[in-house]
Amino acid sequence: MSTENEQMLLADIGGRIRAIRSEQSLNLDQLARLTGISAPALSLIETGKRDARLTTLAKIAAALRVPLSTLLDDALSGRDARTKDVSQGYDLGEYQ
Amino acid sequence: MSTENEQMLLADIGGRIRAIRSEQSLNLDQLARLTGISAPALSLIETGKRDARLTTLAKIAAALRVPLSTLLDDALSGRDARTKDVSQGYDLGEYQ
DNA sequence: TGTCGTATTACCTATAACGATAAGAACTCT
DNA sequence: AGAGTTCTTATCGTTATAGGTAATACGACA
Repeated sequence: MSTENEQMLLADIGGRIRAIRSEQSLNLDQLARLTGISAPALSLIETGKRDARLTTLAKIAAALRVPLSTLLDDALSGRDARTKDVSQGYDLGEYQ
Repeated sequence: MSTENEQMLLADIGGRIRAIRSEQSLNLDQLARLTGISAPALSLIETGKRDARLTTLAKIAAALRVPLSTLLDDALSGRDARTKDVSQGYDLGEYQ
C-alpha cells in the first residue's frame, strides 16, 4: 500500500477528529485530559502525522462521545470496495 | 480507560475481521499476501492480542474489500455515546 | 510591540507494533 | 500413527507510537 494513500487516510481522519473537537469547543489540552493522550500526540494525529493505534482512536471517540465508525466514516479505505478495484494491488489470482 | 475495555474492543474487532475473512474463504497466508501483513501479525490482531495501527486496519479492510467502518461498526467504543455516560471517567466538569 | 491562548515541533525514554522465522498446537484426512 | 492444512506462540531486530517536557510558531487583541 502506497505511503501516499496512507497519508491521505491519516490526514482525512485527523481532520475529522479536529472538526468534531472544534464543534464541541474543546482545545487540545482539554481533549488530552479527557483521553489521557498528551496534547502533542493529539496534534500529530489530527494533522495526519501519526498512525495511531486502535485503542488510541477509541479513547478519542469515547471522549468526543461519537461512535468509532464515525471517525473513520468512509475515509478512503475500502472506498469503491464493492464496485471495482481497490486501486490496484490486491488480486487474488496472483497467489491462490 | 480500563485495559479491560480495550481488550474487549480488540477482541470484538478481531473477531469481525476473522468472520469476514472466513466468509471469503481466505486463510491467514492468503490475507497476509494481500495485505503485506505477516500471518502471525494477523493472527494476533484477529485474536485481540494486538493493538493494530490505523493504516494496518485500513490494509485489512482494503484486502477484504469492505469499508473501514464496517470493521469497527459499533464496537464498544462510543456506544451509548449520545445517550448517557461513557462508562464513567470522562467528565468535563472536573477539568474545564 | 507585548501578551494571552492555542497549536506545532523537537527532543527524550519506554513500550509496542510489525516482519521474519521457527516451532508448536489443533484438526482433519487416509 | 503419519501427513497435510491451518492457526498460534515465541523470539529477535527494526521501527514507530505515546507520554513528558520544553521550545517554538501563529493567531488575535489591547
